[in-house]
Amino acid sequence: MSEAVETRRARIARRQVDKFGERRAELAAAALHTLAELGFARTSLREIAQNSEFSHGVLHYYFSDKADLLTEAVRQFEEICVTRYDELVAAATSADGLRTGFADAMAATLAADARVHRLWYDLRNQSLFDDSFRKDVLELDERRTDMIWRVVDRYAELAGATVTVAPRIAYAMLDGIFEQALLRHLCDDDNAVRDLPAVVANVLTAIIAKA
Amino acid sequence: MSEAVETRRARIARRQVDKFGERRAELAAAALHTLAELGFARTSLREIAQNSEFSHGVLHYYFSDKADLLTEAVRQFEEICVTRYDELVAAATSADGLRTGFADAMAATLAADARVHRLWYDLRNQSLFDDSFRKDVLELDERRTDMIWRVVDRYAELAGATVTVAPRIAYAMLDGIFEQALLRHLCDDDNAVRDLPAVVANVLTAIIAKA
Amino acid sequence: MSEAVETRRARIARRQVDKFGERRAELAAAALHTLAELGFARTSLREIAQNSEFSHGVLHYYFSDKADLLTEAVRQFEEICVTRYDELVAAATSADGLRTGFADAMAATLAADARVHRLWYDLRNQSLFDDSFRKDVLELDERRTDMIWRVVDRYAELAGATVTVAPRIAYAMLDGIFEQALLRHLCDDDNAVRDLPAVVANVLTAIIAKA
Amino acid sequence: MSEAVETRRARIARRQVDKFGERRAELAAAALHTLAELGFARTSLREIAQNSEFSHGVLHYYFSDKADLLTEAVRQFEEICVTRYDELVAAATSADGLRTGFADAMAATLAADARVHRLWYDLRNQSLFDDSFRKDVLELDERRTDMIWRVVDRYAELAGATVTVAPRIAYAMLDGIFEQALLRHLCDDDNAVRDLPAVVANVLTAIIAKA
DNA sequence: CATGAATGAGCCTTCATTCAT
DNA sequence: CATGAATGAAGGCTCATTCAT
Repeated sequence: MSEAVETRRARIARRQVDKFGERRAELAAAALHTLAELGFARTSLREIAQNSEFSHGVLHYYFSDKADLLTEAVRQFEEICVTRYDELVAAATSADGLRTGFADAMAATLAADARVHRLWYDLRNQSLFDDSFRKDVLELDERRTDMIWRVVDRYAELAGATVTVAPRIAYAMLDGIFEQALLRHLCDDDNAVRDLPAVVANVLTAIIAKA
Repeated sequence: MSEAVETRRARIARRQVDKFGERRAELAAAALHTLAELGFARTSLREIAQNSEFSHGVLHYYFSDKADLLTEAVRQFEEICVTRYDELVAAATSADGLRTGFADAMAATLAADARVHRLWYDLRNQSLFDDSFRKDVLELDERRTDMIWRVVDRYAELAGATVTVAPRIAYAMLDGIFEQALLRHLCDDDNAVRDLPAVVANVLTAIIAKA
Repeated sequence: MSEAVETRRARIARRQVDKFGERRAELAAAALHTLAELGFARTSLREIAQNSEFSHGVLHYYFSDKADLLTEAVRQFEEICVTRYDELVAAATSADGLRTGFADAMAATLAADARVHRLWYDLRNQSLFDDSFRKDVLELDERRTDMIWRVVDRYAELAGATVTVAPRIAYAMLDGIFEQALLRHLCDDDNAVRDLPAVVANVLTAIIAKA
Repeated sequence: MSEAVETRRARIARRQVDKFGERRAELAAAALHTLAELGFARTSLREIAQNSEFSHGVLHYYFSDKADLLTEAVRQFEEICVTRYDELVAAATSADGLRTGFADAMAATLAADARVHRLWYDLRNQSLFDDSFRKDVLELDERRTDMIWRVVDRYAELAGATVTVAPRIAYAMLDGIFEQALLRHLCDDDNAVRDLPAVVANVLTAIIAKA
């Protein structure tokens, strides 16, 4: 087999993979809305297909099963989320500014993306009962932890202080805060979004100490 | 119709109601185990019935639907949980003692009751998607908030300090911590139970300030 | 619990079991025709249900799965078959008479029950590929072996001779003969039924030897 | 149009046909393994394609349907099988030698080719339910009959005896024996292979008679 | 009251087949 | 010729729910 052929085959194979991945992403994106609306358990693949321009057969063609689709959908959403605050961190010039910016951003995504956020919690909840989800959930949780830590760590630095809790603790606390706010927001409690900034600021203040 | 008869009827009716309630409690208790094992979505009424000494027909008689049963089951469990730390609070004589006792108790129930705790989170997760669970979840969350506050508030008092966060924040933070620990514990991470006391103590310390 | 109650419960339980078994038998009998017409692989439970007076749900209620239904159906048919020749054996007064009677009876069932016989071979064929069928197939094959041996053994006795092959060999040979005849009969070869008696008689003669 | 062109076209056409046939053979050979492993009903064209170096689209190009492929695959295998014992017959110098050689060869192929043998029985079983297989099955069975007859006939000749059963009967009997042995062998019964030689010898002895 | 037989909608998944590239 | 993306019918199975006993 000549080198030229080898190369050509490899190029085709790569392109295939890309196309496959693109289609997966496309389908996952299409599935995201339906999943976020009904939750994993109540959403059928047929329903997802009907809300998209594809047949339900194609979902099975691109995903090994329903769980695979859910994971991919959430992963895709989180892919964007976990860098959500990075610009804030990069642009921050004062502790107060970062704290406020971060707190406001959290409230903003709570208001804007509530339905998709609950899908993440749905996935994590599945993992409490089903082994097969755990690997992905743990991985995503780690990335979320890092995301939060980048904020908290920089915040302390700007404040000339140190964080008094470990990254995982900081994440767990803020995640707990967000989850509660999400619940209240979905229960049509308008205070949820309004109060969140102050609460988050409160937490940030509580977990640093002047050096 | 004589008064005596009226009274007797009422007595019977009351007894009936009591019996009805007792039966519900009995069935909910029997369901708890199966629900905790499989989660709400994966548990069928048949499965619950098979793991109990009842027929599945009777479940439909005493509960309007699956959701009704789940709520009753978790409510029953929480009835115990929401007072879990009260004795600790009553017996505490020092801040350090309460902090350690509370942290250890949390780790203990994490290890002992993991499967039922995840059922609570499952219920709360359901409520993110399903209206019908929300009222109960909100109520339970409030009682859990109170429970946590009794600990935190007393801890600060013993330490001659004040809590720097509101009750709901304290609860949300500690619940976030516990949820993470539960996930890791269910993932067979032995560190989850071992590390929890220190983490909880860390959080408690972080949210009080000397007066 | 009083003895009376115990007894009553046991009686009810037994009656339940009987009713359950009866329904299974009823459903298996109803399924037999459809299965015999299309074969295991091509027959869907829905189709079976449609050809009966039941819903397809009830099939799942009484049978753990499709294989269970097939096995039960065949087993029920064979239950009758394996005694098919016993009256002949009991009534036989001469070797020639038994031989002729047996050979004719085989041809008769070939003509009358061809479609159901092929279902037995279908089941046995499944067992070549699927473990889960093997236990039942082996058991049924053993009973068929015994059935044949009762004939062959008695035939030799009446002829004042001994059988020169073991029971299993006698069965395997005659089964091979029958299977071939069945194939030809189903291929609309009229000779199949007509020739079978002579062939069977031929085989019987070949496997005994004067003492 | 010149003769030369005509000829050239014909040559190309012939070559095409050959290539077509070759390709079919190649694909059938690749399919054989998967079919033998899973059986006709459980094997999908996708599975066959995945276990080969071909796409599943090409299977549809070269075969009209699954049945066509199965028949081609088994026919290919049988091409070898139907002459399996011919060398034995040609080389045989004594009745005992041929009998032993044949019996041993049968046991050997039972042990070595069990999975492909069951595919043959699977095909024959299909033909009990499906017309479309019958022509091929009948033809193959005839060739198998001839193959067995060449052995049996020669064996009788060497023994100075005559066969007491017709060719078809001899084949049906030995095939029944082999089918039973195959079942037991696939059930992990080690005796199946070990006992077969004696059984086959037994049968051969039983169906000849000194002239 | 309690049972469990029966229903049938709905789910996930498989697969032969078609067809644009 | 060959590929593999896409389709959609069909299948086995689950399950909440109904209802006669």
